[in-house]
Amino acid sequence: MRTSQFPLNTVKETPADAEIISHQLMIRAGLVRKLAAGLYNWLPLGVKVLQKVQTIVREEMNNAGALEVLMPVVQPAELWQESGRWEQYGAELTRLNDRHGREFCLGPTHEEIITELARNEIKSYKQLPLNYYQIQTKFRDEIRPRFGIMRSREFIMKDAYSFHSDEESLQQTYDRMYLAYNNIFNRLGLDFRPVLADTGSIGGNASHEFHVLADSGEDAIAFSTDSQYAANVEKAEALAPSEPRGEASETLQKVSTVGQRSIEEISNFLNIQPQQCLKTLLVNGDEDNVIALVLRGDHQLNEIKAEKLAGVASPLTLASDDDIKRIAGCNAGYIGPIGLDIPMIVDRSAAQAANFVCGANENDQHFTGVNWLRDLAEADHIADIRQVVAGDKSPDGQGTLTIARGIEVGHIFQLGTKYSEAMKASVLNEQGKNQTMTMGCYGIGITRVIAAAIEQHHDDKGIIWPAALAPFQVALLPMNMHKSERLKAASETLYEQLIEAGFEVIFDDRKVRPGFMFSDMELIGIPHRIVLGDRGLDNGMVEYRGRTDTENVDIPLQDIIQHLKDRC
RNA sequence: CGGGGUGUAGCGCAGCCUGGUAGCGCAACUGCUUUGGGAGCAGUGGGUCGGGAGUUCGAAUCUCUCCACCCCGACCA
Repeated sequence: MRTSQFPLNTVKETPADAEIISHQLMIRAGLVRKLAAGLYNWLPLGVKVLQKVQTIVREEMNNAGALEVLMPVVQPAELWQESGRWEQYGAELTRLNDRHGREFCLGPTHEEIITELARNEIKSYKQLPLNYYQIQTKFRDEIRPRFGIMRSREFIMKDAYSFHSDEESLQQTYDRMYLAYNNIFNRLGLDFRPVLADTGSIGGNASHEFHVLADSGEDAIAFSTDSQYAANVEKAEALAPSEPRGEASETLQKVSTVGQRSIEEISNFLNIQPQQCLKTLLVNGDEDNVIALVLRGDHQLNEIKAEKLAGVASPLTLASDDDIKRIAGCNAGYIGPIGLDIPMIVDRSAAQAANFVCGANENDQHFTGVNWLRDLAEADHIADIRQVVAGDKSPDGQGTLTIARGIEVGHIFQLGTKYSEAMKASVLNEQGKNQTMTMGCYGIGITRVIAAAIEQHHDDKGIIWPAALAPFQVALLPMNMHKSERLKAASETLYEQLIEAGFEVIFDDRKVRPGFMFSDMELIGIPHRIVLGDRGLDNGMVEYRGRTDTENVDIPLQDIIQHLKDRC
């Protein structure tokens, strides 16, 4: 492609409404343009990247035995009524009527449609298993679309649905999809983790989310240094400390801590580590009472874990200041477990603490050298209520946990019979009896993958495409070609040769200054750059520079194609 | 939906408080010069100041109202 025929539409200034780096770069590099909230036009350069992703996904899905289908975006209400989701789904499901007043919706997903298709097309167990997939536009009227392509209302998704006569077959396909997803994200050149996911209300046996690791990710993920264990931080279990509790060597003392309220202030004031403190949080119980939660000073409460415990109100809410004063006799900041006469849930780590510091239930007073059993009753309700932190033991007993942020780009799920039962999708089994099919579903956010890739691969100059995603592999930049016939001839020849050799080349034949070309090509993230200049041609040389290189390398003109082949 | 904020040229912004000729930078277009890291000079075009209503002799500016968009919370690929 020539830039004279393939406009790059780059912009120098960062758009004001783009918050995260991928959104800014996708607009600056001319991949997308916003049409309305959560709706984007894809420009030619963006479409090239989209197609790269789609091609890889298609190849791996086909390799895994899945069959491509294509289902409508507009879906009849009847099917959603059959599955019960017409009522369940809220405003996120966009509903509309046709000219006859019949009800339809814009598909946020396609379980209903595929189940309808399968129950008509699949009659016998002999046809199973079967795995259908499509690459199709979805529409979800998100409460708050944000982060550009990352969470838009309209987006492109690869969704697959498998049908089986038994659980074993489902597990086989699930495992195959798990592998295919690993292949896909590996080929895309992304640093990712398959993460154990909650099967939630839909049920089923297993579910994994695939997360691309990036600091801007919306989810925090804990994974083991030594094993395959990985889970959303919200779900990751914090094990009890393995080492025994320390000796009660210090004596109990009440100390004045005027004005020192937070754990940070207390530990600075007393010159101790935060983990030597215990903090006591008062939360509302589920029957108009108040419950104390005790955690180590360096740990954070995991609200999701806490609100699942019996007695704790869900959703979790903190006790009011009035209740705190009435029950503890002091302000928040000086609450402690000693002498508190309400139900108390103690975190596993806090229960192992010895010689700790805690509030004295008296303003401006703390206890030091506190020990369970000696100074207050041994905790009778110990539970896991904290957020895991980096360095914790992995719940599977192997290695320690590392915490990273992730962007969910894929999700595989054993659905079971939720839809097939509601919609009566059955086959005849070997006994000639009707049998409900078991289902799995497998999604990849195609458009989100692109944003995630940019979040993970960029620098201050722009995008750094992984090889598989780059819209062009090679940028061919002649310096002031319009002034030199010799340079023009050499550039045109090399351009032809590169195409002949199978490279996707962007040939910058614009009459612009060199710096302009460099900046554009770096912004749009082309992995390999060849610069041709009169100076180099005198010696039969061209310059090569990879996108992340800091130095140019002179390469003889006749060797450049081989040089590129070695690097691609 | 709750809370906060912004709408002025394609993009980024000033002007608004204190009403009186609509501005700056970038981009675009023309010409000349320049040409190895987003050039310089000169010139040109481009605006119902988000929409509507009101106050006023006069509204980008004050008032009311509607709309759009962005940010923080509950959802998800």
